Amino acid sequence: MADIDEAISKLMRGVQECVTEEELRAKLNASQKDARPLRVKLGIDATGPEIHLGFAVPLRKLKDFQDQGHTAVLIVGDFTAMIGDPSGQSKTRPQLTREEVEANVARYERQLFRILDPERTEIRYNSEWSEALGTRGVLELLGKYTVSQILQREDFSNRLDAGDPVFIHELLYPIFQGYDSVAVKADVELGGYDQRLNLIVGRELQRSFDQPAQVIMMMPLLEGLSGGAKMSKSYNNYVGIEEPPSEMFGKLMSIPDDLIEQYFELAACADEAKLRGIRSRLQSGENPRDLKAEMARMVVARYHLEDAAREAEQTFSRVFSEGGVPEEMPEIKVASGTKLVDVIAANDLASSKTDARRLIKQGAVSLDGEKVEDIEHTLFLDSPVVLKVGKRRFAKLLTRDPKIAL
RNA sequence: GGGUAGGUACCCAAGUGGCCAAAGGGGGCAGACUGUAAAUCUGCUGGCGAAUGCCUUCGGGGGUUCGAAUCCUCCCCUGCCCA
Repeated sequence: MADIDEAISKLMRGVQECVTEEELRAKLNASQKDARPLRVKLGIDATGPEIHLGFAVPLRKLKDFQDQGHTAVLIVGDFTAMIGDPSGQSKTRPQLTREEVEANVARYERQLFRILDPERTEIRYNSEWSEALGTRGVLELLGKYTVSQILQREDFSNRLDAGDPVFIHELLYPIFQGYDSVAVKADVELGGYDQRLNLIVGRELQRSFDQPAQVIMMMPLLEGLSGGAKMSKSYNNYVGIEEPPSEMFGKLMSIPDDLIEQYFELAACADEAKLRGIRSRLQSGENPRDLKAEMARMVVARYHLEDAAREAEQTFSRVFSEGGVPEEMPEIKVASGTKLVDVIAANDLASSKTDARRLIKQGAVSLDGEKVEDIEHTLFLDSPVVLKVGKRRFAKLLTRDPKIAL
């Protein structure tokens, strides 16, 4: 049974909490004996089309299971997305339309398979069984859980205490998510630590449907780029796994120093030895910037190529440390006589012309390194010019009309 | 069903007839400083305009008034208490 021990230690690596390890062992044993892969569930809330580094944490754990021959069962929460997961939320989430959910799901798969093995992956939509429940089925399901069980959740009770509205459909979210486990007969369910109650509901519902309860494994939450809150689309503090290398690198460099270790562990997947090294280097007073760069390089290399990571780093140091410009940037063709503010606003370098004027007034706009002072600045280009707006937004301006006499 | 307190910009929140595009805080953006970060300081933070200016915005619709976030009226929504 030595290989089971090894399997477990691999699977338990980086897990914040597992309920329970003994059950996991039993399931692994049974799986081996009957040559039946475990069904490992992970839910996706398709409220946005992008997978970010935070969600990649449980996804990678799922891959660990796949590597041992088990089946990944991904639940696209197209039904529950219409409720909106209230986990950790301080307010009611907007409900998505069917069309929005479908559009998001379409973009998901390609991203998933950057991490997962498609051969051992099953993707299911929870509308498949949730909608089939019917009113009668829903009532039966709801009869298995009590209000106070659900209200144990801190986010609900906080909102209640604060006098904020909590809608009934929100209370049902954990139950529907738990029912997914019943529907797909999950052996194991993964999730972030904030999913704890939802995962436990799954266990209990399976029991009441006379199924063996799933083992649940919770992964630590990766903090967002500015620290504090967890990485999440709704806080816009995330790095998408499909972002271009230099974008990724830049975002990763902007994290506060005290997240360095966490990012090494959860985003760059450094092993224990590496982490020890990082800790001692931090203590020894090594410039945290260099450690961050190392972390960023590791992360970029994970989702792109090694070369791309190196290149991203070079671009970064050229742009920031040396005040230079990146090698590649979007090109914008402008006709002579166009106002600079129009160019800025029309190309998303600022949110409006008024905003563009504000930026110019603040000295945030330059052309080929020359600060622009005049908010009325009009462009007459005879050669390409590099436009810089703020710290990180660049564009190359080209003439639209081939020859313009001065 | 009755009572009562509310609905203000990205969020919280002040404002109860003109001085309100709307205090303050948070967040965000920009500048300085740095290590690119944090902290700190400064500025900006509805849109269009070069600008005196104009347009849109205080839950929604009507109305009163020279003038409404503020008053009246109807409607919608939320909290709390009672039933």
